[in-house]
Parts: sequence; structure tokens; C-alpha cells
Amino acid sequence: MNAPGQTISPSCSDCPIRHRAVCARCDSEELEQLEAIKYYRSFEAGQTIIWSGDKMDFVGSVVSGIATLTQTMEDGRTQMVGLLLPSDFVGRPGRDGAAYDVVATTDIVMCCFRRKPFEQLMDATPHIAHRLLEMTLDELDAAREWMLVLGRKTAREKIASLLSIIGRRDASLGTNGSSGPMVFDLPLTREAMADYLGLTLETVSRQMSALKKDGVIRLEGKRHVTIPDMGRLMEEAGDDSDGGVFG
Amino acid sequence: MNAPGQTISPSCSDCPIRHRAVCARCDSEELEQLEAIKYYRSFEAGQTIIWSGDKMDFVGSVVSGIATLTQTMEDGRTQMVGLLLPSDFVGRPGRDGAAYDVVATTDIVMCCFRRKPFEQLMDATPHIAHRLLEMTLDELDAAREWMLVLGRKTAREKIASLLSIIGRRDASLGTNGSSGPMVFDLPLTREAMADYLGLTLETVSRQMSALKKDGVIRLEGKRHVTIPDMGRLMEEAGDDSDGGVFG
DNA sequence: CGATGCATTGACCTGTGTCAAGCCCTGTGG
DNA sequence: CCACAGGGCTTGACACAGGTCAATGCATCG
Repeated sequence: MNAPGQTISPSCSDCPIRHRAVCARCDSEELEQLEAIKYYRSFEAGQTIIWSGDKMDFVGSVVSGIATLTQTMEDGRTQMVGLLLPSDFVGRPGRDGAAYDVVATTDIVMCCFRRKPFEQLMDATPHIAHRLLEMTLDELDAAREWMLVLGRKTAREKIASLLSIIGRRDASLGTNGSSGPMVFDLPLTREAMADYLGLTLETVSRQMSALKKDGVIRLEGKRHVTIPDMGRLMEEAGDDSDGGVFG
Repeated sequence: MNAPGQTISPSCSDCPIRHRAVCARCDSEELEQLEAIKYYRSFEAGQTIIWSGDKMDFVGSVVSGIATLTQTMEDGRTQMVGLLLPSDFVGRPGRDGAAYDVVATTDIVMCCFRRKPFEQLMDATPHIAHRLLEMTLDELDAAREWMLVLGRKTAREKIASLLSIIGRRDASLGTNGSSGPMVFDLPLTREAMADYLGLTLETVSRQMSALKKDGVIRLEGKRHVTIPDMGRLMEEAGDDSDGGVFG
């Protein structure tokens, strides 16, 4: 617990997640109201942002960086239940207690709102509630897609699924030219991947090696991944290889 | 509960799911508007209500009966991603295509709304949107809880988890006196249980037998279950045995 | 330099899947 | 009334994917 501290608030209009976050649909007047109650907080990689069961007195959006949502059983088994990327929303209006641990995987900046004022604002401005509904429905779809991965896919397919999801996200953020091989850095350790996939880190490591040996992926160092053929990867993931848009 | 088809509309005020469904928060005027666009449909056990990928021109609520939400891979592996009980909502405003198969497990009655009028109504009446957000957040929590079950629990724990969920639901519908052993009928075949739990039906069967042998449950016939000690069952499920309310 | 944290690899074990036989109902038709 | 077929379920024998335990490699950091 050292210095996760306030940062100066840049204006919402310059915000990198302006049109993807909860505030996406707000008009300029609504934005002012939000701006009045917002504040930034940053956390270092590895810090726990919220402890499951703790009182949640704020909600907010990830501005930059990555965090994970995890559940832990008494004996220590843990399952990641969500991956929070820039623009994703954290917290649940209408509930005090946090249901999951939220942990910063990289250094992270969050745009926070105290919960009560935010809830009032939500009641007053349908644009916020509407956008939140939309985002929640998307997350529900993602969670259900993940249920198929967890329940029915083999270890190799699970790894391929994770890589293709991360790859697609990076593509949608325009990091890559849309043609040619896809290249990105894994934002997760082997252990975090295992927690996401319901595997052990040894199995993750073995399957990464296997995919590499079979030419499905290339690895430089432990984290830097190249995917020469996205279609091939999606076959390995057991998905329809024809890259349907989504949902 | 026989012929699939339209049924006479009873008034919303007599509706058994009046204060749990999307319409829960509507005032009488809003209810009238909903009433104007609603219609009932019934389906027989085993019928597919919606095919994944099909155009969805309606949304609606389960009034009575049980349905499942499932995803299927090309090679036939299937995973249940949701269990729809009375008052649960089906369909996603703002999207044409269904993302999952919806199958009636028992005979079922649904209260349907054509999608477009419903969406308009949703924009006009915040009570509906608000309630839908609340329900979607609950479903998201349930999906995430299920991710832990799928990813990290053993077969025995999975079975115990499923039984305890079904048991708790039945209790919340007041079927049981809140004390004494809990008794209910399984609404699912062994195969459906397997699809829910990410197991094979053989493993489900074996673990049911094991739980029975160990006195955790009692079985009369294949479906009628008695749970003499709920705390014991929850230990078997790997959950905190102190029956905390919920999330 | 050793220490520390992540990752890889190997050897072995076990829980769950697979394949196959057979049981118990219920319903149907001779 | 019996025979029989079919669906749901149970049980057994065996195989294998993935877990467990343990050793080692490879950076980075003080």
C-alpha cells in the first residue's frame, strides 16, 4: 500500500476511451456532470484494486492498462472470470460489496466515480444506463462464450482460444495492419493464463510449446507472440474458422 | 399445458411473475402499454424455441416451465450456458440474431413482445430498462459463478453445486418449509446435467450414485431428490458452508 | 555474485472420458 | 396379457489428457 494516488484530470473530450466507456453516449451536458464527480486513480502492476467482499464505494472505467477479475475458493483454487481492458467498467451499481477480486496486471489508470452520486446520475441520465446495459449484455455474452471454452474445450483449444481473443482485441484497437501476420505481447503470465483457462501453468507451458513446435504461433522471449495464420489459429481453437464478425 | 400456440392473455396484474420479470418495476400505466403488445406462446418439452443464428423478432419472459440456453461446437460438443426459469428474460434488445439455442426442457409458457415495439418502449420507460439492467447484472454474476464451477471444481463438486443451486431456487419459490430436509424433482436429465457441468453423462451418473452412497443425497426414482443436510451438500460443493445470503 | 521470479521440461499418477453391456420403466401392438 | 422396443440411466473395464511433483533454465535485480 504505497502511493496509488490522484492524478490531474484531463478533460473528458481528450479521453482515449471517450466513445467506448460508460460515458460513450453522453452529450456534452451529461459529460459535464460526470466530469464533476470523476477522479483518477492509478495502481501498479500486481496491486489489488478491490478485495472480494469489501465495501465498494466507487465504480469506474479502466482508462489504460489491464486488470483481472478473479474468484478464489477457500483452498486456494482460483478462476479468472473476467479480463478488464481499457474502457471496461468496474463495479456494480446498486450493490455495496465487491463480488470478485480486481487485480492490476499491468500499471493501470482508472477513471472513478463515487458510487452514490454515480447511481443518482444514472437514474437521471438514461444515456448512461443505456450504455451500461449494452456493455453488460456484451460481457454476459463473453462470459457465456467462455463457459464453452471452460466446459468443453481441450487444453490446446483453450490456449488457441485465448490467443485468438487477445489477437482480435489488439486488432480492433488498430495496433496491427489488418493484413499479414498478427503480432502482440501477452499481457498475462503463464499462471494468469492458467487461471483464466482452468488449467495448471505447466499445462499452459506445454501447450504453448506444442503450438510453437507445430508452427501455429511463433515466440520471441516468453511473451512476444506472432501468429502467421489467424485462420489456422481459429481452427485450432475449434471455432468456426470463417471469421464471422461477432455476436 | 398442451398445444403450442397462442393462449388467452390473462391480465398482467394476476401474472405469477409480475414482480420478478422485466416488468417488475412498471407502474400501471406502463403495464398497460406492455399489455398492449404482449402475447403468449407455449412450447412442449423438447421443442426448440429459438435456433442459434436465427433472426429473433421477439423477446420475452418465461412465465412457467424451464428452458435451457446452449452452445454447440461444429463437432457436436455442447455446453449449456444458462438455465431459464420463470421470470427470466429471453432475447437481447438491439440484436437481430440469436446467439444460443433455446430449448424447452419442460412444457413452457412464454410472455412475448415483438422486438421493435419492445425496444421503443424500453427507450420510453426507464423502469423497464432499469429492471433489465438489474437482471442482466444478476445473470452476469451467475455466469461468472458458473465459470468457477466449470474451470476449477471436481466432478463431485460440480454435481453438488448444481444440486445446491436447484435446491436454493426451489426454496426461494417457497416450495419447501425453510427447515427440515429439502426435497425437489430434478428438472434435468442426466445428459442435460452433463451439458451444464461440462461432464459426460456417465460421470454425472457415477457421482450421483456416489453422493447417494455417502448419504449426501437420497434418491427415489431417478429424479426425486432429498437433501437431508444442506450444509453438508454445500461443503461437498466446495462453497462456504455458512449459508451466506448471496453475492 | 547469489537471489528471485517466471518458464520449461520430465516422470509419474489420477480423474474423467470412452466404449460397451445391461437394467428399469413406460408405452405400444400383437 | 405378454413381448418387445426405446429412452433414460447405471455400471464396469480400460485409456488418456491433464494434474502433480520435482529438477532445471533463463532473465533481471540488488
